[in-house]
Amino acid sequence: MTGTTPAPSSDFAQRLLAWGADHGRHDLPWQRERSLYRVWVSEIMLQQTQVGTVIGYFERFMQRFPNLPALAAASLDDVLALWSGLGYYARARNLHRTAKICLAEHGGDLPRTAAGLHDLPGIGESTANAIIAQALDVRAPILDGNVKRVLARHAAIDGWPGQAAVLKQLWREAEKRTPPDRAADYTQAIMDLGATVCTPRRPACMLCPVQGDCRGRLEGRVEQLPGKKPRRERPRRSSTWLIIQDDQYRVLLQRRPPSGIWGGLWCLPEGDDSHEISDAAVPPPIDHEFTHFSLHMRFSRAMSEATADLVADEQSQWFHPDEALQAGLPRPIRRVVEWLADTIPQTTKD
DNA sequence: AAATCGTGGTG
DNA sequence: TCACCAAGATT
Repeated sequence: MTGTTPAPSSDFAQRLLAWGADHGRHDLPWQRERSLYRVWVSEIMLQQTQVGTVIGYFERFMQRFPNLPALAAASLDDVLALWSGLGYYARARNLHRTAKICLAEHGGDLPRTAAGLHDLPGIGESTANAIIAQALDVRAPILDGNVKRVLARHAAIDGWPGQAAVLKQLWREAEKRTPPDRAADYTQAIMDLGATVCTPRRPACMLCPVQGDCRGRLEGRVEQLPGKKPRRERPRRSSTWLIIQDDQYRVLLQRRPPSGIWGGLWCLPEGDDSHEISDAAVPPPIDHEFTHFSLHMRFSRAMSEATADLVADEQSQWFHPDEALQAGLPRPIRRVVEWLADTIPQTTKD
């Protein structure tokens, strides 16, 4: 073979498959008892989320919603409760919508084709392909963050994958290299390689089964690939959140609108300092970091009489702190409610 | 095309 | 501490 001839894509796949058999992950919860339903839920949970974070959520979700009809029959509140803390809550809303659609239009089953899956809320091209590859062992290229990194390095593709032209090249590589058989094993192997060897920083190239013809490595710029997203500075915002409790220490929570940040979750009402009329203790402020902004959260006490408009809101509800902890709360609000639960006087707790 | 949408791990 | 980023989709 000459130095300018690229290795056959089948060889790339064969080396990954061999590596994956020895070093890949084979005992993840969604790899056991593989069904379309379980693989779908896992793929949605894993979007922009690391494996270690997902495992516990996945197990609890499957316990509560063991199949698609069970999920479709649930309330959105119940689904969000199990998603609470996992983030990107549109995923949970779309999961629920999709379950209902499948029950109404597909006899309670997920479609068994990539196109059919892609039509459903929350399932993009890569996720649709990942589902049929993993659950049905059907050949379908994927392009998640791990694969983008592996391919951008191995093929030395410059530029940030957020750019359409770069993404197109990566898809072409993904398509070209995906082998005709062993779709599930190959998909798992290339993701595992990206997660454990071809890592964003300090990749372990010496352990890599495709290091020999990795163009990024041969050109000495593995860590420069793929190109980084242009960085913008994160705005800092601050807001005040009202703690309104009744004489039983129940706290008033409001369901947030169905879209936007923390959509559909239960939150403290947002207020301002004008509502502050009680000198009861408040929890310490929380600095919460989102991807695109930082939020400084202050808390103040308000009496229900002074906030009749909030109490009367249809989207408002009183919760005992222990009940609230079972609901769909954003992470920082959960911390506040835990603080409230801990500050209830002993005499009222039995 | 560029913004939006969470949270936790990591160096 | 802080930037980066993870089994991305949607608008």
